[in-house]
Amino acid sequence: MPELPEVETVRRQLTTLLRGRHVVDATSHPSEKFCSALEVVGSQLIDVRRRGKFLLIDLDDGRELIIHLGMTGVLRPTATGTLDDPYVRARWHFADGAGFEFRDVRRFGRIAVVSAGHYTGLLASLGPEPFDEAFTPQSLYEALRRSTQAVKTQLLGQRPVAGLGNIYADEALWFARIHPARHVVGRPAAARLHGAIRDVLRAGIDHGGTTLRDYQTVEGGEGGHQHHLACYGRGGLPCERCGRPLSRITVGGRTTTLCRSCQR
DNA sequence: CATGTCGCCTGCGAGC
DNA sequence: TGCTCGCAGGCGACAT
Repeated sequence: MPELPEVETVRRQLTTLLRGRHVVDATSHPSEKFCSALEVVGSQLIDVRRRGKFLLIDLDDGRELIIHLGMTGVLRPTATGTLDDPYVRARWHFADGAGFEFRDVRRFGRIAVVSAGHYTGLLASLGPEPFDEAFTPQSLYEALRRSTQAVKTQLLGQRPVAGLGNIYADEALWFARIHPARHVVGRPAAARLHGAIRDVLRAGIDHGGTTLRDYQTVEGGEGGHQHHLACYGRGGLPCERCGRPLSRITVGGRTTTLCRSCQR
């Protein structure tokens, strides 16, 4: 489940692979989620950027190719001479025969082409980038105060800050000692959460992302952050802070792990 | 506008 | 062994 650290890891590797390349041909799965891939034919790929969990690939003609990896999306160079992979949803070819492809078993991912900056939906209303100076303890405090939803639900909604998913939301709330179902977050707690969000995302990026099931890098490797998780997926195991077993609950319909003792 | 619910997808592991 | 079922879960569409 690619979240910001995974998408950022992919972005960095993809940049090397794509920058300056000309797309001369493309194929795609017939679903309208993926068929926009064909619109890139004839364009040059200038740069790969990221906003939240979205990859934004600048084209030379004033457009952008937007790719969301969804749950199981993988971007990788197209290997020559391999058997047909039924889960490849889009494939882009360069003039020299190389290319790259989007593999997405569960088809939760999405591909779009828009004129530069003309975003719609979630991408248009995303909260600040976590490492941008616009993301501050104060901005987080004010964003969380605007809604009465549980703090974790708000974080997953991408408005207080962009890029968190279930894994890093649980991690950040554990480090900040905030109960995920809490509805009111005061200034001190918001400041702790702000720091924790940056810390867990930074660690995730430094480890190349978290590979639990499907996530893999452009180079076909795994991330390393799964060996550093303090909370997510550790229900029943002892809390690294207090030693009591971590609990599993549901918040906003999402499986959530927390320490009932440390997180209030 | 804010919030809640549903549907999208498929592989995997538990249980019978 | 072979089957069913629940689960993983980000996000868009839609209803209230």
